Amino acid sequence: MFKELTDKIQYSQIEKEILKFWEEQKIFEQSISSREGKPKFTFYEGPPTANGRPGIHHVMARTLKDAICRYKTMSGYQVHRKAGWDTHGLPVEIEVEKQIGIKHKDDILKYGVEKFNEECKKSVWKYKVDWEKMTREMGYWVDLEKPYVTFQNEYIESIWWALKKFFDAGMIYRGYKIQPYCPRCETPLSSHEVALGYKDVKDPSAYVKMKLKDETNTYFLVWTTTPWTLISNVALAVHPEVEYVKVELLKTEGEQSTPTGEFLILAKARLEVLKEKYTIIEEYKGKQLSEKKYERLFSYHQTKENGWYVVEADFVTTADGSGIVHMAPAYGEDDYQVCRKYGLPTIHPVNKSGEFGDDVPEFKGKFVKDADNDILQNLKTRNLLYKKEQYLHSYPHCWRCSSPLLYFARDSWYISNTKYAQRMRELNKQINWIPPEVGAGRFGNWLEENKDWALSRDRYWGTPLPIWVCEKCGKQECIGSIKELEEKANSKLKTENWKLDLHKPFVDKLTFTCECSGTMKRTPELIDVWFDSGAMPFAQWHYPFENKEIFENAYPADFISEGIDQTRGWFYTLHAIGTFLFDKPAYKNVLVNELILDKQGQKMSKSKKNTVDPFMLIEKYGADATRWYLVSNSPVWKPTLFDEEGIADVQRKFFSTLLNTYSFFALYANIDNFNPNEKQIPLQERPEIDRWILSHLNSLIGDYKTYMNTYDITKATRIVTDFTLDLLSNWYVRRNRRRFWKSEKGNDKTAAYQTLYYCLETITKLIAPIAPFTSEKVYQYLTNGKNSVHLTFFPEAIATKDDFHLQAKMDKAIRIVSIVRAMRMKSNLKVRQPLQKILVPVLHEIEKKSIQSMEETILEEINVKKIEYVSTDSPIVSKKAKPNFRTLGQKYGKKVQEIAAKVKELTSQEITTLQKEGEYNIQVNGTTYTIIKEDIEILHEDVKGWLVETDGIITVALDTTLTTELVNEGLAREFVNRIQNMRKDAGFEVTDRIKIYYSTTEKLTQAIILMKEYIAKETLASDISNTFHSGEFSLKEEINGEQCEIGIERVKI
RNA sequence: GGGCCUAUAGCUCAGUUGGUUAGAGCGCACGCCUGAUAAGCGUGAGGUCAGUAGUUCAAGUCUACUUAGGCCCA
Repeated sequence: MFKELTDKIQYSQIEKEILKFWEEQKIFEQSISSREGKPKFTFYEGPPTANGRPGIHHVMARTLKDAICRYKTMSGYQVHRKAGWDTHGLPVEIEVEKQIGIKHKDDILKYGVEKFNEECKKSVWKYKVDWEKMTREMGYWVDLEKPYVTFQNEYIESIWWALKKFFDAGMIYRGYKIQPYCPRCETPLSSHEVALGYKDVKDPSAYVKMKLKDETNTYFLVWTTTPWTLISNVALAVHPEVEYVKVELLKTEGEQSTPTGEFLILAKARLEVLKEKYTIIEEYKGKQLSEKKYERLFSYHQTKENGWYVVEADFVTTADGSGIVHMAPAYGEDDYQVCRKYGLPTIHPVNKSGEFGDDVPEFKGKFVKDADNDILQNLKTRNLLYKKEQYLHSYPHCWRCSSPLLYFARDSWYISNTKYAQRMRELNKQINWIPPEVGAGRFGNWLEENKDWALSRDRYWGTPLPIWVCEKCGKQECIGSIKELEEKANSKLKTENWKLDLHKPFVDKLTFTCECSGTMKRTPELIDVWFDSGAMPFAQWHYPFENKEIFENAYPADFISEGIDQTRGWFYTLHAIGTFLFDKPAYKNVLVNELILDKQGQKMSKSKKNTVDPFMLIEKYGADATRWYLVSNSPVWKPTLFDEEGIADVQRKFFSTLLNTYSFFALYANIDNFNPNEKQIPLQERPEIDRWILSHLNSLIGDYKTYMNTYDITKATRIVTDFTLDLLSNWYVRRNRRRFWKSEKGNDKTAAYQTLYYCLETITKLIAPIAPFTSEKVYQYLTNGKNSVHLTFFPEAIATKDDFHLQAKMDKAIRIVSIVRAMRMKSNLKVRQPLQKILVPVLHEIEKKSIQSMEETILEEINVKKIEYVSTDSPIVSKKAKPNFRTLGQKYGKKVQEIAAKVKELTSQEITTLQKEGEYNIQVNGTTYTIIKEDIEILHEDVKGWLVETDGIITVALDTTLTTELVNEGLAREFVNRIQNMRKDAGFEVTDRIKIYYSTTEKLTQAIILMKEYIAKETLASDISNTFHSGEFSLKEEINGEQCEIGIERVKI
């Protein structure tokens, strides 16, 4: 028996049942174990942080991951899926700070790092329950039992192993990182915090003169909005390709301008900043200025390194300033990077409160911003200030105390990514990015501008940087495993009662003796959490300490998928670490999904209160509808405008149509005891319409796989939807209802069942990756059992020779039907009123045959008795030719318009000649052109004496004559229609036999008597009596204007 | 300031290598059908394909610029 769906479908209820089934039967586990020995498809799960509530965008990302993994499983791959959790980092610390009421970072020391980290460890799991609930309810299959967790000792140990590799290769060094810093709170701010506090402020904008060493009375004109950084100036930067000029300033008195003998150098495009007249003396490209020396403005500091010369930098622009940029590497990221490249010194005379220190006696104790004017005054007295203005710009302020932030150099550890950036770029070319522009554009660009990775963080909760530094001689040593650490720090371990925890503060207690007899202590920093997640390919397996083989067989990943925000995050760190350690990309295919915006296209945020709760959606519409909506609505790599209505639509249109189709099948399959396992009727013995739908189904399977193989899930869902709604439900099922409900059995009926069954079964499989629940349910209904669709394999697409012709034929039939419907509409002739015939002009015998083979379908659909054909050569058909620009344009180029105009004017007769002879000569402006068959398309416009309609390709003429017979038949149909409605209203079974009693006008009575046999057959009536009797159910009706009283009752057999 | 993406019906989206009537769904109006029925079908209204210039016999499609929006970076 097939389960009949009688009640309204409760999608979320079905999903709960399926979840139970999956868990009891361990279907997920089986979907992996049943593929043992099959080729592997490797997937990496990007670890989410479980200290935030999951949102709708997580459902999106996880749907994509799940869909691809399920698809590959059903395609015969073995797909392991290990869950992961990202557990370290600042967000966790901030959450805990809030929780225990800490305002300053230093308070953590007072609170106790051990206690604090203990809290962090707990806090990480704050929303774990929500995450697991979401993962489960949305049907995301991933192994939550054995996840990798970044705070585990084993995970950290693998990271240490990797860091040691970097360290031993000389890829880790100490440098400065320029960070936004609040001098009042005395703490650096994260970029997220900086974004909170931009304000428009006025700052001094000064043009300063810096004297060239080798040229007399010649100065570089330099612009700055932070005069206090001039004390730390070490170089000037120019753009190598920008035009610069040397000008002599002129003194103007009245009309007279005289040279002053003072020369300035600046960008040609910025000459407008000069306040007096000038003469251009010399022009050069920026690169010609390179390495020219100039005199220092301030000489408070002695340095080992050389400085104070011109360097080249691409970031210099001529949008404002003078085109010459002053470099203070301690106070600007760009400055720092460039200066590092040139080996320039770093001068940092400012203390942690933002005041100048002892080494700058003149401004000692002054807050740097307050010193701006003093410094400019100093320069002015030395005649080194060219001019001073006010400059309005947007500048970051502390979101807590609104002090202006300073950009400060802080000690930091770096990884020298730039040393192998070229290799990263090469390997990137091997990665298949979906969409490609993210890989070539956003990611490629990032790699082009690659900078060294600032690895360290001055925080508490994270993976400690495993570098120990000797207090005495400064020697650095990197520890690459727990064993190594324990051996080194052996004596200490025993006394400290060491419990294995690689976090602060425990690791910091472990010290050991240097070769020089000094004490080696760990450098206090942690590493960037992005290194944690980027290390997951090997760290999730505790490689190389364990699972060597597993890791080696699972690198690189075949597939990863995350949001676009991961481009410079996880996608980058995976690539950077993978390239260095294994000289391979970490992933072969990466599917990037864009943001989910609200209905208005606004970004979703908690503050705007426009977020959507995924749990509510799943409960209300079911996970499947939500998943299907998210991937089918718009390509996943474009921003999705989220509209809840859309989910309701998907459910109503797609899912209920599919279930409705199944439900139709089940109803009749049960009546007929259809057994799907009985012998299949050979394809060539099935009716044309069966072969037609199966041929479409085959195309669908092939296209679906093509799309899924190229990760275009959106297109895959769309073609499945189109097939299910338009072809299967609205045409195949509708057209074939009669075959299912007719009482006699036989090959035709069996073929119908087998065809529909196969369509349903196949669709069920195709939707399984995206709609795993509904798919599972329908599959179980169909197979009447406890098998899971997720353990099955996709069917092969087998194209047959006549596929194309079949599809084209049916397409033509559907066109004819729709033309006739339009004509009936216009002539006010109901479909229930039978008509005598239609006339179709055909080009040749082949076209005629092809329509003839569809005749039955067409006639039934439009309720017409027969189709007649007329040759287009017949004088009653008038023809028009439509020029084919594709062929004509190629042949005649510019002449095409004139020729086309002539072609449109061709008469029926001329076209007939062309058709017969294969070519026809036309004259245009005295030139003869030969038009061949391919150059035109023939349209039939009219058939003399008939009601005619055309859609441009097919023309149909309709005979609207109504004979008495036709009218009677029409009345009988109306009568049948009323009886059928009554049967249903009375609640009779589809198979019940009935008796009909009626009384009506003479006209209708005649019609009923004449059509008695037909009526009886249609309504399963054993008797039709023209004396009224109310029976079990009765009513009064008007049928085409005739009053009528009808009663029906069931007959007991 | 730089990079990438987007702009087609009231809304959400299709639109193949350029080819002459730019499509679908939803919504709206009207009608139809009905033993799949809390479905279904048809017809209609609704488009300067963001703008400008160019390439071409021919541009929604290719190029440049402009405008607006989005994301990322500075």
